[in-house]
Amino acid sequence: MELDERKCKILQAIIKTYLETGEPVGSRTISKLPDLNLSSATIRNEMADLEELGYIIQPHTSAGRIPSDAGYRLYVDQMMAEKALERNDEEEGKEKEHDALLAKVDRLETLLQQVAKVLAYNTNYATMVTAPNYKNTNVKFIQLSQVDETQLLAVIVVEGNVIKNKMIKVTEPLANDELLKFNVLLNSFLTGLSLQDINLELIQTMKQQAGERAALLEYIFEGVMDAVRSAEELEVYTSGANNILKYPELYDATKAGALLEVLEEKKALNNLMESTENDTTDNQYGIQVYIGDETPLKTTNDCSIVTATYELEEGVRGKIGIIGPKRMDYDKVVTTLKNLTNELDTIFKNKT
Amino acid sequence: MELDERKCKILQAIIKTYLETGEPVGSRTISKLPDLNLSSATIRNEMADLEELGYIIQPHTSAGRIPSDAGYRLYVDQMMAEKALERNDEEEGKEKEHDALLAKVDRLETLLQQVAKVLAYNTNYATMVTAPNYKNTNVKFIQLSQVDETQLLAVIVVEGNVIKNKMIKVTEPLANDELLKFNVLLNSFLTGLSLQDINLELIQTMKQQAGERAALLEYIFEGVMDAVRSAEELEVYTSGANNILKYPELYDATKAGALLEVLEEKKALNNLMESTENDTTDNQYGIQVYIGDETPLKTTNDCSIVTATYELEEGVRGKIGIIGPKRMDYDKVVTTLKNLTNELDTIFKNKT
DNA sequence: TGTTAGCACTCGAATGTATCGAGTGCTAAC
DNA sequence: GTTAGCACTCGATACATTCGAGTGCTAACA
Repeated sequence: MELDERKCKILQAIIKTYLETGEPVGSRTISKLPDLNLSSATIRNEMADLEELGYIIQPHTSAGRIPSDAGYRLYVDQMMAEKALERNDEEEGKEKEHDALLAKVDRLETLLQQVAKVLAYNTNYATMVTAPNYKNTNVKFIQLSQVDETQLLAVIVVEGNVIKNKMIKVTEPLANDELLKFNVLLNSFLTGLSLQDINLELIQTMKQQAGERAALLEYIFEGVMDAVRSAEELEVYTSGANNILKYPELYDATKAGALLEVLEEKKALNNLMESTENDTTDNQYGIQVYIGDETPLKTTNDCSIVTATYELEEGVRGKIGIIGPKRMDYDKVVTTLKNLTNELDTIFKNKT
Repeated sequence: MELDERKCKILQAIIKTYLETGEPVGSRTISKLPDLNLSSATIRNEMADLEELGYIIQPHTSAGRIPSDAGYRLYVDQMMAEKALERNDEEEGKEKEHDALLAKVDRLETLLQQVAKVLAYNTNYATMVTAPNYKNTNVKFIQLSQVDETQLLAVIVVEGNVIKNKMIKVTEPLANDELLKFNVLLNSFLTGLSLQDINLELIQTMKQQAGERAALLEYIFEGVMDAVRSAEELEVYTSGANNILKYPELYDATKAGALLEVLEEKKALNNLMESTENDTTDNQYGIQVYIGDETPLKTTNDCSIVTATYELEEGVRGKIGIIGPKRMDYDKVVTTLKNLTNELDTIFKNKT
């Protein structure tokens, strides 16, 4: 049995109404739609076929049908295909105000937090935004300075203008020229290098150059390395966790609880986001839709995740994701994500 | 009618069993307790009195009694008074493992996040930890350096070793001696001052000293001020939001949703924590218990908040708080909070 | 005077029963 | 191939009944 056009239309109608109502849809409901003029009996026959094909499910005899994961998949794929065609007429206007809202935030972290918030507000789902990951954290600049008698401050700027710093305790203040010497040494040896490039050999050579202060240099160097490593912990910003409770199908102590836990566990969440494919070739915004079991979540298969990729600068990317019930307004979510990544792009471009 | 000792004991028994079971307690349940040997009828009489006094409530006729806010209040006050007496025998052992867990975290933010997590895990309530607030953010040290052709980096260390930084865009690189001059200028004018101390007059004098580079100085100065102001946004770390769903009395779309929103709204949360009294005189850890309406939460009066104050260094304090249902294991919560603040104290003391 | 046994009463929770209706599958006619 | 018709299913709803925990009150008792 193949999926002819009429079946396809019916399936689409079923899914659409289910997305709206959240309740199983019966044959009569579909037959009354102005779209296709068929009696409920005919629809019933087609529905039986669609069920056999695995696109819809009957929760129990004498109930309507609800989409299966496969059904959702088909629906989303079709939607995405359509969107790819009508790419030209980007909607504006509605989201305009956020432009203003977002543009004036200048710290990246607050901006991203804000993005998560706006997205949650617009979609009524839970959202998460990962900070862009600077894969190759090349050191760009190092500055060592004496803050007071016993404390040095190491400031390291790495590729992408990420600033890291670390206080280093010393037993006695360094002489001015010594500080200068260390600064020169650190900069000349480390600038341009990334974490992986820094090896024992390099450290040895550096220590040689430091002469009798080799021990101190090593100590300071350790501090610097600490700082460079530190912000490896990638940030994730979440918002709208309360939205989860708005959907009856997730409103359940274990399901909702598990989701909340996921949203809280930043590290796992980051992995989750990273584990989504990073494919910007097939569609402009790298939008990916994961339905039910396709989701990297093991704890529940009752929700869907949609992610988009934004680009801070060439090659430096982060992700925006929303997580909600399988019965999600995919269309709206995808458009909103597109608009938002669009806005982010323009903001970032104007910045540089 | 006064509250004699017997009434008091009965009230205590009612509250205790209610805390355990979560269901209205009847007279028979109490009469069967080995503590006081009274028939259910007598208990009933006393209960009627207690209700009249406002300490307990009857959800409906022919149901047992549950504590009112006033009842909880009395219970907590008594418990706190008892605890104040037996302050000596600090329990150890059980929490020992966290000592290890917490001690090896060296960044303050991760430590506090960890604290929130441990507390949530131990108590099964939602938790929040505010970063210590450095009331007087005196500038301690300023360093301006040239990162590349068009970017300056301003690093400011304020009291309490909080480091703030900001990239400043310039059109052309500054000469070395010019940079030095700015550094000296900024340091000599601003060190020791706090945000409030910096006024227009000061800026004028500074500009005069800058001579023909006054415009540039002002521009840079703005950047520096930006950075100083920036981290005014105090951080709050939360954990265990999912625990909220574990209590039937809060398990309700609107109530739980509202709480989740509160936990997410860091800024409001911080105010909430700050608004709690800061009184370390009456008990060692500044533990405060807010029950129902006493809570600063306007959205719901179905929960209680317990906060404790920890001290990073003399005068630099933050708060640890837990939020849960009114039917909360106050005893356990208070002990856990005490232990935790204790641990924090020792950790901080060893650090300095 | 305080305590207790006894009893009628209340009312939510639990259980059982009947009904309703949306929806189905199937058959036969168009 | 489509549709009308019909018997059938089964969750949801409504309603009645029962059950029992718990109460308040009264009267007897120490």
